[in-house]
Formats: sequence, C-alpha cells, structure tokens
Amino acid sequence: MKIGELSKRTGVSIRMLRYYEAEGLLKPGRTESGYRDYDMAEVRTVERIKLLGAGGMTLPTILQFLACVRGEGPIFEPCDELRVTLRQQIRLVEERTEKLAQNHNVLTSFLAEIGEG
Amino acid sequence: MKIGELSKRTGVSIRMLRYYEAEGLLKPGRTESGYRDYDMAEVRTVERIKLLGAGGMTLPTILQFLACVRGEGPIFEPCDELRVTLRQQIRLVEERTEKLAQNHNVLTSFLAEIGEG
DNA sequence: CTTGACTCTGACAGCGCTGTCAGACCTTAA
DNA sequence: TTAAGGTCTGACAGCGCTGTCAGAGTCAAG
Repeated sequence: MKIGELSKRTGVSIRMLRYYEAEGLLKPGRTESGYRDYDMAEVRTVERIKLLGAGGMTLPTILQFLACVRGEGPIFEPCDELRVTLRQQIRLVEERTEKLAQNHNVLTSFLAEIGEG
Repeated sequence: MKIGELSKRTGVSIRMLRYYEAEGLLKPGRTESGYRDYDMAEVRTVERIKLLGAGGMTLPTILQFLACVRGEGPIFEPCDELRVTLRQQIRLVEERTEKLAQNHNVLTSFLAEIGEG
C-alpha cells in the first residue's frame, strides 16, 4: 500500500511516516516510480511505534526496541536490551512524575498563600 | 551589580539572565558604558522566576505573574489574573501527571509481558 | 600602559517532533 | 488527453529554553 493509505489506517500523518523512515524505524520498499510501498508488517510496526511512543519513548529509544522486534509475532521478542531499555524508561517516567509532584506542591502552596479567593 | 555577580548569587547562567530580559521579565538599568546594572529587587525577581520555573511554568506565563508581582513585598500580590493563571497551571501539571501515569502503565505492562527476566 | 577578566550584541545549534510549502513527477478516472 | 489528486524530496518554521562562539568594547590590577 502507498503512504496515504498507511496514514489513514494508522492515524499517523504522512509527514511522520516519512520521518519514521528517516530515523530508521521503517524501511518500506519502493515502486518503480519511487513511491513507498508498505506491507502489513509495516502496519504492525507503526502500531508498535505508536504504542511505545504513547509510553513517552523517544524515536531513537524505540529504534532500540525495534531491533528486538523485527520478528513476525504481534508481541515483542524478549531481548535483554529491550528489558534494560524498558526499565530505564520506566525510571525516567517515574522521575518525571516526581518532579511534576514537586511542581504541583509549589503551585498549590502559592495558591494557598495568596488566598483561594 | 553586574551580570556576572547576579549570576553567581542566583545560580542562573548569564545567558539566561539576558534571555529573561529579552522576554521582558527583567529590566535592569545600564551603566554609561552599557553594562547591565542590577539591584536587589532584580535579585528577588530572579528568585521568583526560578521558583515559578520550578513549577513548570513557561517564561511567558511567569511574565503574567510578574505583572502582579512588580511590587515590593517578598510575597506575591494577590491579583485575579494571578489566581487564574495559577489554577490553569495546576491543571496543566495534573494533566501531565495523568499522562505520565498512563505511560507508566503501558511500560510496566510490556515489562510484565516479556517477563521480568 | 598592558594584560586578563568581564561585558556587550547577534547569531547558530540542539533537543524531538510536527506542520507546511514549493516544485516536480506519477497515477487514475472521466 | 486532461485534470485532479497522490507522491516525491528538501527545506523552513516553531515550541522553550540553553550553550557557545565571534568580534568588539570595558574595567581592574599590576
């Protein structure tokens, strides 16, 4: 399928699909005239990227995952690096959450100080 | 005092102090030769900016605060807009926190799926 | 007066996307 | 055949900072 259809199927903009490719996350074939040609495997890959991205992962990080994921199954192949990356990412999310909690405290303190008025 | 000293006192880089000014958050005087000349009021302002920034506020947002803060006191002058901005900011932080929580779920689910190995 | 430290302005770069526009080619249906 | 719509590449922009560099003027101490 061509890029427009993939975009509609996945809900990812054409711009981003091309960007994924530029970042090495996607490697579609090409038609004789140079159009990108995607198959169902790419659809699955895009879905995975979306999922991981929803986890706050950066594309380069996701790329690491994909190395372990290139397989066929709908589920990620266990892979040591994958676990390591995953744990790091979880730590990252936890750190951000803590920081946000601090921010929340600072702000609510202010609000209390100036009166709930 | 000159910018270098203010930087040391506040721990904010010279680069950022100039940036604050460019964004309208600081308005230091100038010596005859064109050097920025800060007084204690500016020191306090920078401290406030740091505090608000720690709350995840963006400089333009902080600028809105400063409009209510330009006074003398060490504490923010109650000001309607300030309260409104504050509440919006708190909402923003809460939304981000929620999103992070979702991210955390996605990631830990993955980890569980591939085995805690 | 000389030297080193400080300051000035303006501009370029990077983070991680994401939209958009330009100019040109391809495809499909009428 | 023609026109519309899809696609291609490459580049510019923006978000909100933050560092750094260049070229030039200033200040202080020796």
